[in-house]
Amino acid sequence: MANFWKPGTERPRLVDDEEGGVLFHYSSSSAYSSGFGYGSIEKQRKRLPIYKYRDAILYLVETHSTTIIVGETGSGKTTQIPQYLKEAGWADGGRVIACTQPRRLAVQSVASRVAEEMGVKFGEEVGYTIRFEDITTEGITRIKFLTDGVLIREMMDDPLLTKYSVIMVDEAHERSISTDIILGLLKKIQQRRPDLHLIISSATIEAKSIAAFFETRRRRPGLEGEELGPKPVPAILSVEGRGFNVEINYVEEAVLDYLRAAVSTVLSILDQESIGDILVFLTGQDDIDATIQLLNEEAYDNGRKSSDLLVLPLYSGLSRAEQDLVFSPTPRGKRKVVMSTNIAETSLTLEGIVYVVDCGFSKQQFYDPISDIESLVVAPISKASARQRAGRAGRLQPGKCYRLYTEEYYTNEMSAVGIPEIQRSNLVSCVIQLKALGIDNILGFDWLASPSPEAMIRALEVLYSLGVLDDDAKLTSPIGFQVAEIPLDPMLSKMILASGQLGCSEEIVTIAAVLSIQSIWISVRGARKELDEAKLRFAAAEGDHVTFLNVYKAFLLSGKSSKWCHKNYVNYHAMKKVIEIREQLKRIMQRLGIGLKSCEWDMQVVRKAIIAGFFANACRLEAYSHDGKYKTVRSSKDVYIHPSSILFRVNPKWVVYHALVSTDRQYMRNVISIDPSWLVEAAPHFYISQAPDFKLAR
DNA sequence: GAGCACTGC
Repeated sequence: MANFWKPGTERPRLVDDEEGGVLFHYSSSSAYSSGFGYGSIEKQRKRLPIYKYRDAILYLVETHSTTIIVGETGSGKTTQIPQYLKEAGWADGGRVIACTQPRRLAVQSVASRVAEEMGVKFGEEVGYTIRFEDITTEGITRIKFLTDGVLIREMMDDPLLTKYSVIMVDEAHERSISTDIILGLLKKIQQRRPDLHLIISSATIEAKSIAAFFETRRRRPGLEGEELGPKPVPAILSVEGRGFNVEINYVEEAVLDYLRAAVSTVLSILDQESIGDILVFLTGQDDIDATIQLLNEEAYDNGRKSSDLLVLPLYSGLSRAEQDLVFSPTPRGKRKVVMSTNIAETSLTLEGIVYVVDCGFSKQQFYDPISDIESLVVAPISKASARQRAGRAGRLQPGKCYRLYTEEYYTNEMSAVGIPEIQRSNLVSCVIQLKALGIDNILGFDWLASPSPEAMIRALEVLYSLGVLDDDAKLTSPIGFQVAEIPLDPMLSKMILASGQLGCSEEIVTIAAVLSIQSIWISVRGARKELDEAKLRFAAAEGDHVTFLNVYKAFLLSGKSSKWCHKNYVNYHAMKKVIEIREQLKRIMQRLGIGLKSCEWDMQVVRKAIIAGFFANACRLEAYSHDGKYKTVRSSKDVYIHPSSILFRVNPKWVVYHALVSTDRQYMRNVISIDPSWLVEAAPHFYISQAPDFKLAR
């Protein structure tokens, strides 16, 4: 059993004052009893009257172009601030207050809470916009919640966001690509619109760097000493959260096997503490399955009846019903132990968790622009993540967090924040969005964190080869603008454009919708064989893309039946999403003048349309290969067909893949067989310039 | 013979 000790409690620390900035610290402790909004403001620098929280935020928004608000979960910032702004008249005269969130679910729940608190009808004064759902009323809605991605799309039509008076960007510390793009663009917009006020909500740890980013130090026009407009130096307001205290425990010595350490920690919590559910953070499905098995064995060996424990896995690959199990109340006499991936860190909130066990790792995506490979690797989490995980224990009552790493490691070695997503990703979508927004000099864009030049150059190359950018790296017309308009990966968008000309857009739009979601299959751990058999019922010789068409067709024939899905190992929720995306794409295609036409199962044109977007992903089977080894045409890398593919072990001579997944090998996911002559037909420029010695087997 | 998590007119 790992030994733990308590070095004291972990409290949020105050951010240091930025030079020339204003920093308030608001303690909401007295607000617990008297309802939210009354407390004391501790003035750090300038002498100012004591404000209530409401007045403080309004004062700062009034006097500063940018206000950074630091507050933990439960501080009420997300729901209260928009209401304060509304009361103070920021939504008068047809103006709108916008609040972004990085997740759809958060947008919906925050919006409904605010509408309820204000006692207004949802969708009128208070509304939200997320993909597929616009619950707002033009001219009526004054407070609008939206996802960061939707705000970027809105900027494409209205680059200065003229209808908004205040924009609040929530969860900025999570540093999603969309949030980073938005922050860069908002800084630019501020120069043109001094009347636009920003509120950026962040975890303490990121507040300083975000404030520094927005600090322009630009001298305002006007006479000496004359105050014109709000101060360009950001203010930082710190609000204490209402979460309960979480006692942090560290292991005394580094653990070698965090799965075993997790199991023994869980067992000792069960022994020492009589009530409260336990949440264990692990890296992935494999870890979770192994740990659950280990825990059940050890618990049995310790004389604990298996009926005492309710051990549940939690990860995104589970079906909705399986995920819902963790939300059901723990039966009397049982102890609930949830083994989860990062999904429980931000996306799902479990009430009733009193103990958190944190292994200190998570799976993270990294992108290597040189090899153009995205890979998922187990990597140490950041301090910010560790605090977020610990916070999951203190939602209902004081809790405890057991960290399976030493305090020395946490203090001295763990990095403060994670690497922003933009520095770990393929930038193709990001670059085309910026181009569509009129940002031509991508390398010179004012980033909160710059992506690597290699990644940007790679993205520009890909877009150029797709015919989306011209020699001057400007969007081509009409292709470039059309691709930017379609909310998909540019390769998928290009495929859709080609399908219009090839007369198979009905089929291709279905394929595009399926490829843009995770998976249409249910992953049942013990039923691999059954899933494979189910897949075979829809198998198409051409490959996975055509197989998807078969599934979609059969799903429609079943009357979009959930029962049919269940019987065929098809994920019903995924299929409903496919239909939604398909409908959205059809609307956009109509607007772009792409006719909807079916090729009546002529799968040759379908494959040609796919190649129009994915010609760069062509691979050839190695001659005399015994293990199904392929070489990519572009860079002669060794790749294999993924075992989930319908063409696994079929190994056609030439294939085009949708994406590579990198584990011990490079696997091609979603593969179709092709005739190599189609490659040159679809992209002569690419194959001539990229591989002059490329010989076709005609 | 294998899958962190989100997201988008």
